[in-house]
Amino acid sequence: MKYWLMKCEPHEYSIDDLEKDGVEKWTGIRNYQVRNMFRDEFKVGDLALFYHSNAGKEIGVVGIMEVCKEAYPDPLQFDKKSAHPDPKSDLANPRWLTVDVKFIGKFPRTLTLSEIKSDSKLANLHLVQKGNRLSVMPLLKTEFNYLVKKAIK
DNA sequence: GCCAACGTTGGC
DNA sequence: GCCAACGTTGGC
Repeated sequence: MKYWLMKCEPHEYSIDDLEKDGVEKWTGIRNYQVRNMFRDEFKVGDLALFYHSNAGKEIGVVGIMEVCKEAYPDPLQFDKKSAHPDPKSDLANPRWLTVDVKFIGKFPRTLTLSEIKSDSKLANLHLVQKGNRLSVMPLLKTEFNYLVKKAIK
């Protein structure tokens, strides 16, 4: 079982939206590294932290979700009216994948990026390493547990 | 809105 | 395969 951190801009889709929806697909990934993680590493039962990016003062980790369906083609790549169409993707051989995630819980507060940055125990997180722009990244089990503990404290 | 740091594209 | 130009991410 693996652990992940997944970023989304809350004005596009937030933890509250996921709480309402229960289950939703994580669409719009147009980065090959993330696509490959979806394809090769994401398994049903994996846990992921929901991270709000580009959110002013509320940038940070906001809740927990669970992977509940493994990788399948992202329908938005074939939808010209969507925010993420890819005219070069082929129906017979889709370029981009999505996974389904299920709402597990929302933290009572946002564990902010600045808190994470100022915690020396978290200096190894991909999240705070220079130049990392991946919107989905793996976490160690210890990192996942530490972040959750810190968020609910 | 700015811009640093990446990733992608495409001509050669 | 190189690399310039362009696009994207995401914190500030």
